[in-house]
Amino acid sequence: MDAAEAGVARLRVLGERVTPARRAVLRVLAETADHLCVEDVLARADLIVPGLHRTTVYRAVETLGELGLVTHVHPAHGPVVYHLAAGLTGETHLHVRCRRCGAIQDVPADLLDEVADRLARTTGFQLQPDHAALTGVCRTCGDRPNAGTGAAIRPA
Amino acid sequence: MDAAEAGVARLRVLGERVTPARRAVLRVLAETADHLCVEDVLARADLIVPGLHRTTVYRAVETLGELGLVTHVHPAHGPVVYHLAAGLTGETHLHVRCRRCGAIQDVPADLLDEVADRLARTTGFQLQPDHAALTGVCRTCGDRPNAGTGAAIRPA
DNA sequence: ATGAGTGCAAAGTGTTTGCAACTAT
DNA sequence: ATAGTTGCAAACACTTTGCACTCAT
Repeated sequence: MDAAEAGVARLRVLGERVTPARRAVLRVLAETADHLCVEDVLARADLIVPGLHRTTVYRAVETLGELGLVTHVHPAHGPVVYHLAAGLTGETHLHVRCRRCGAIQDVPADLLDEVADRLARTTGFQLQPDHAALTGVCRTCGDRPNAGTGAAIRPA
Repeated sequence: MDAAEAGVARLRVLGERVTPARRAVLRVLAETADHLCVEDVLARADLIVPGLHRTTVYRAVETLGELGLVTHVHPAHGPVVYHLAAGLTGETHLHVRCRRCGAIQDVPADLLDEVADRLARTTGFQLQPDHAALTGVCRTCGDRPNAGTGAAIRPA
């Protein structure tokens, strides 16, 4: 059983409705390791469920999110991106986003563990390290210092 | 000489124009320790320069940003927020944002130093830790677990 | 005087909402 | 049968852009 099927099964267990739209969103997210924004999900899911509406995708990812099947990340710029939750993929990671090229990269899940500890002890703030991307400049863009001319996706 | 004046002086040195709008934006940012969004800056700057236009504030913070006088932070939700750059205030910090109440809190500038080091060594990614807020739940909101009912500014 | 800055209107993203029609249970 | 989902249109929040006018230099 692949991750999409597992998601559908989970919907059933939870007594939630299994609709073509939700199936399609799960399948799309299961078929890629990338982080997709609603627009991306729509483009791919529309191939499975032609005529699928953008609003429906927004609502599907929201519901699936509340049910713990899908996770979203806020990059510093541009639309929120989604992927399957760790419960379905068995994999966790954090995110960094390049200010120059806009690419989102996965980084080890434990990267901020110490920081989270320190924050909790000193300020009582409970860090959720995977919810927002860290930002900076990726190796590729950093290697050509005079970059930013033309190739950028969503510069910041 | 306060920070706003210092900013104006810096504009002169750089051969940039000193306009009422830019002056007002600098003054507003100098007069608070908070992080203000364009709307906030406009509301306060409009008291100094009545009729000031929202677009002008957007352009002022952009220019002042490019000149290194103003810094901006991307919270996970809502509008970008601005404050005077470290060069003018002599103070640096990072930001964390509460998912429940939306409040932005300052945290020590060196919080992510080790993480930045590790990232640079392992992936070549150059972290800019102050550019995006970390997210989680603040002490106040964490202390009342059944929160989220009514008081939230911009929940996430 | 001249070029940078401003105001305004308009458009551009990304996202949410209200409501009638539909469908999974 | 009926409550939850969907499609659509419209609104929303935030930001950018084009253009004519003004003002700091």
